Amino acid sequence: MASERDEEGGTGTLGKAMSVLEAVALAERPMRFTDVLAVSGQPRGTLHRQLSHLVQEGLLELRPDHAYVPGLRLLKLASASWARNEFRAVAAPFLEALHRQTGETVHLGVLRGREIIYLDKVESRQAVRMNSQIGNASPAYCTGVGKAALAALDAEALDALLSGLEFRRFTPQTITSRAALLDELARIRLSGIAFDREEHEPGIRCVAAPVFDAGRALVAGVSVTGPAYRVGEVQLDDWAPRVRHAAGAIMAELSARLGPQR
Amino acid sequence: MASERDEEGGTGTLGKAMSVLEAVALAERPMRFTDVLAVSGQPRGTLHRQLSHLVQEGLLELRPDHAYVPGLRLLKLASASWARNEFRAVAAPFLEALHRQTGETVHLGVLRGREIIYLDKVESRQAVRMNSQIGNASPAYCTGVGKAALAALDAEALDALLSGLEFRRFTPQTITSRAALLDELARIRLSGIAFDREEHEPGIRCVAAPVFDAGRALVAGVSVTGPAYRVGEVQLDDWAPRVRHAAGAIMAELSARLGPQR
DNA sequence: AACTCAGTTCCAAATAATGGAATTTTTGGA
DNA sequence: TCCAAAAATTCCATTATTTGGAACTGAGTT
Repeated sequence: MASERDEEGGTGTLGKAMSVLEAVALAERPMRFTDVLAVSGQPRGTLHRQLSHLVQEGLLELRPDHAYVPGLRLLKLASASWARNEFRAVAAPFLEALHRQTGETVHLGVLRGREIIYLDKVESRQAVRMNSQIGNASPAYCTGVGKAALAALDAEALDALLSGLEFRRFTPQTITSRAALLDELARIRLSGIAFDREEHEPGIRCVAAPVFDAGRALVAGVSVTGPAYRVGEVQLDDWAPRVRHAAGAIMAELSARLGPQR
Repeated sequence: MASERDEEGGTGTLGKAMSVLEAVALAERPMRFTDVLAVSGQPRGTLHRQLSHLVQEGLLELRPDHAYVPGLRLLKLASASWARNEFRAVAAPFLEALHRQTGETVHLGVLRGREIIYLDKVESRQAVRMNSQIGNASPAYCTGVGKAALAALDAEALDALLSGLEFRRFTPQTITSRAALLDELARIRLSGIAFDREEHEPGIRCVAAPVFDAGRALVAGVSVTGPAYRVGEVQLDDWAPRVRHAAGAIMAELSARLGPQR
């Protein structure tokens, strides 16, 4: 039994709570009770209690005007998550080197499901702040790091991810078919380099290379990104070897630092 | 009834899950099952299921060597929490102005219970990265922003916070008695300025001013911080009016931007 | 081979979550 | 200011999930 019931948001009570939390936290604007009710599809009473619990736990905040906004406890947890991420720590010096070599923005992103989550970013100008990009998620199929990461997956895992994937067209260049994506991934596997020529955001180009570690079940990517007016084909080709080299160096350091054994 | 039962980690299943999550996420080093068992005080079976759920939800990650580490979903949630925080957004330009005026590190922290949670930080040198400080929590009674925030509380709220508060001595200058803290808060209320002369970390001094908004139930503080060798009494006194001014400007902007009404 | 310790699975009993409907509060229009 | 409609909150018998002691597995040791 229960063949088609369990799909997402499934871990008993916790799963439901998290799915409500995410709905509220990732919404563009503050949501009131009824807004949440509409997207959550849960009965009034149930949802109300779930929200109350989330508020009591400090994961959400209930403003005086009845709007639910993300709570501060999330920040506390995330700073730990970021500061203690070993992969990020290992990669950091290589990202900085890559930034010095290119002068453009460098990203580190890991694959999580069909999304890329940005773990780190090195950028020149701009005041020092938690970058809004860090922690952000983008679809894997239309970003440089995303495609690089997908190319590092084995056939089985890739197939699982791709089944049922819906392609959304972000720009005229976005890849919107499974066949085209598979072609692109084959090309990336051969060259070890993924390009993003304004496929996700108009005016933004990037070069990326895969970083993976089977032993740690880690699939990620590094990239150098810049505005199209500054970054032409020549520039992309010039950066490609440097990005590939950085990716290789990170992988080498990973196995050296975190043990070639276990 | 239920007089001494409910205290912390109390919101049914969610509360227990969060308390386990926090124990793992805020630990210094990765914890294995038995380590968590020791601190959580829960039965084996129960804890095992809770951890499994947290892993399934992506809040924790279970490494191949059986160590639990914070998961990536936390980052995703936190970036939303940070990016969408209206108070932070309103204060940001004033923090930057304060940084330009002083050349030293500027903090914005809000009071949550007995702790100060740092919401933002502006700092000069140092590569651009999510600052480890953001999202960090420190005890309120021994930090500049913390004392400033406490001074903005009314007698009743302050009393509730102080009852049962344990003073930990971080440095020889740390305030370690309720009476001394109340004296200090009275002084802060008069002058509108809180100093931290190496009370929390040796070699670190700071000037802070309270930022609060009764309508929004917001109690916070802004500060300028620097190393003792560069920051003497003269410097502190010189910055004090600027910090107080920035705090005032933030409060004014708050009521202007987010509505003088509700 | 026997032992130990860490991790995992099992299942009847206990507990917390559910959800439909009633109640209270807020909103905004007359 | 008052009233009606909408939104938010509370209630509680039913139902589903969590609980936790104990038994099991398996890797590493003596």
